Amino acid sequence: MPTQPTQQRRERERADRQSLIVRVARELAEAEGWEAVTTRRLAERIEYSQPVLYSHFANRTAIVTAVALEGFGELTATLAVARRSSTDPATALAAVAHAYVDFATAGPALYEAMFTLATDLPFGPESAPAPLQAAFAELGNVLGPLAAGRDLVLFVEVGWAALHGLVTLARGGRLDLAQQARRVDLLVGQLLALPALPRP
Amino acid sequence: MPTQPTQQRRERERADRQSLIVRVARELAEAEGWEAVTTRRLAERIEYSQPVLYSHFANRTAIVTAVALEGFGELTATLAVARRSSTDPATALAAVAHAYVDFATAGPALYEAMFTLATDLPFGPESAPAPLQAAFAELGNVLGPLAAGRDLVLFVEVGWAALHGLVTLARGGRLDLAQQARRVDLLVGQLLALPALPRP
DNA sequence: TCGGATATCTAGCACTGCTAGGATCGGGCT
DNA sequence: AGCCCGATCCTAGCAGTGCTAGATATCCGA
Repeated sequence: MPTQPTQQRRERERADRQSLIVRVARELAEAEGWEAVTTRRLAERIEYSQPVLYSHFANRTAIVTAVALEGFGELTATLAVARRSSTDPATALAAVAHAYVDFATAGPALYEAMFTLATDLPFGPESAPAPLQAAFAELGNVLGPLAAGRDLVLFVEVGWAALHGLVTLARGGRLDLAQQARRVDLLVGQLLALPALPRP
Repeated sequence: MPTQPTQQRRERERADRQSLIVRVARELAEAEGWEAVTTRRLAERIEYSQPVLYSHFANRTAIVTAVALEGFGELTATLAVARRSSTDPATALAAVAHAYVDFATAGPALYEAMFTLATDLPFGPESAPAPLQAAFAELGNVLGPLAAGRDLVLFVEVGWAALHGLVTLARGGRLDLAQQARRVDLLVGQLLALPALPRP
């Protein structure tokens, strides 16, 4: 038997409302910080009552996670564009590194949702959701040609961590934002350098 | 006129109680996480009522900040010991890097207070409190001999950020802890390598 | 022993995430 | 056409949060 058209309409409206919740949560977080994204304020902005939120998401954290997942998709796309901006591996790395930091700076709340909050996302190489694995793979794509004998996974992780550290320290006011581009350049230079021979 | 002995005793008791608050807050955070450090639980453990906390600290954040300041002192001492473990700059750097990561892993809540929470601490090169500047200077001490023409401040900041990134990603489950030592070794190798010539 | 300052607690406010129970509304069947 | 049932939604409330005003107790010095 075919699905009823009214049921189709309801499901569509439901999906619309779900994405509305995610969009409003993200906007509110970007405007006033995640601590301002309370279930009451969120409910008010979507013009529904609080319990409606819980018919879409298990809890507040699940909403943050939904925003984070959106972010992983966008980050992957952004990094892919930067990587393809040059065929020279070194130049491509520089472009990707700057793109990563710029992405985090442009949407601090989004980046926070992805990497600081939303700790319920599985991060293992097997269990992580696809958008997250894709973002990580994009870093591997640009660092792979430069690994030069180093363990690629570890190399990617260290490069990622360095970028992540620059981002988080800058966001908390620990680092002066004006110098951030120079730091990225310095980091890229270090990643391009051939590793010193391991000491015996 | 000399200060009254009873007044001296009271001030001493007050100071004792203040350090008791900080110690209990730290223990509770390390045992159950910072979100479990509520003013009620804290008051209960020190066997006083809630308002007593506010006669010592302006708000909850100030308590976190006090714990963080303790941490900066301890981190500085830990890094100094590691740095003096070898006269070879490269070996000293490796020792300091591992000491940094081990410090964060041993006391995750303490590290979190220092670098993730407690955002009310001024971090500028002038305004930052002394223990914080000392910790930063310790990194400069070990990286200075290796700067080799690079901007020392930027070099230190990038090295610090890389370590900080490894720590925070590992704490959130983003990185496998078992490989952390190898990542630190890889990072140290990259920091020791001479930088590639800047592209024209 | 008493007065007064000092120290402390009780009770409460406005807010948080989350949920149980009742009201309301609309579609499908007789 | 009329009814009924199921889905949808909201009101009201719970336990907990950071923080504070006002009342209470305590202790010291005269």
